[in-house]
Amino acid sequence: MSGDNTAEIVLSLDIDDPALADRLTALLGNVSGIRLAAPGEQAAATVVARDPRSMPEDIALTQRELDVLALMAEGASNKMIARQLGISVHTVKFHVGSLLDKLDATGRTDAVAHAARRGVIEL
Amino acid sequence: MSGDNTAEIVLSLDIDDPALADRLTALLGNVSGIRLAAPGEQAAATVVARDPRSMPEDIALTQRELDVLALMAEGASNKMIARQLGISVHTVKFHVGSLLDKLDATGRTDAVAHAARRGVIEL
DNA sequence: TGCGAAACTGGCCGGGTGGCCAGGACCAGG
DNA sequence: CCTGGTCCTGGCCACCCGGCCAGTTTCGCA
Repeated sequence: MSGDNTAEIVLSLDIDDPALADRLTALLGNVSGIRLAAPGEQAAATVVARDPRSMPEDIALTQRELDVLALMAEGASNKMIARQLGISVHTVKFHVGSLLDKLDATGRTDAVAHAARRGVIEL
Repeated sequence: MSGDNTAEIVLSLDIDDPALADRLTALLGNVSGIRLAAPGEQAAATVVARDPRSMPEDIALTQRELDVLALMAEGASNKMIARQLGISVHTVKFHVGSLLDKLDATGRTDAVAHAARRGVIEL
């Protein structure tokens, strides 16, 4: 190990809500063993809280659409997706079409990006 | 406000390193005003620390490749990228080809996914 | 019992994509 | 001076993609 195991753990904050950020700063600042990171300092861990108001609701995707979406995110072609799921290429295109609709995407790349942004899939 | 401002802040942990997770659990568990989330419980904030060993180094992309990559992530076609950057479609395909190489991707969708995973771009 | 939603399949086709070939211009370093 | 890297362009071509048309089955719900 390179670090003394009694060393302080450096934490950085990444909080949208200013009030919550203040409270956490005050609370964590007094904990021995923990130190808040200076601006730009490399931290061992980060406390994050994204504003929940910015994701109104998740989109209603069918199970099959989620299957197709997951494989799309892996870079699979329609043919590969078809083989993987044991269905025809036409059916894959059908589901991809629905996905493009529901995600307002202009193509599969855009669809994956939108889905990732909305937390529908994890990259 | 809907919450009492003296209420405990619920924190969840998402730490790769088991040793660090243990230390944080011990330290944060004794802080009044903060409570650690039960498994599956909705938390006000999350403490994250991704394993740094899993990202050895970032990939060397040229400026032009980054330009193309950013537009790809927006779902732009080669033609749209060409117009946007004021270059020919052939040149765009050239850069896309380099991107596929450097990111070990099999297609533009895969390239965007890989780039996002490695933090090269932000979705 | 009918009716819609979801899943699945087919054909067709214009345009997009990616791989291959070839070339030229510019600039820093050996 | 010559080599190598980056950026740029062109043509060619097989394949893929997405949108359009059409149809089937199965399921739950009214």
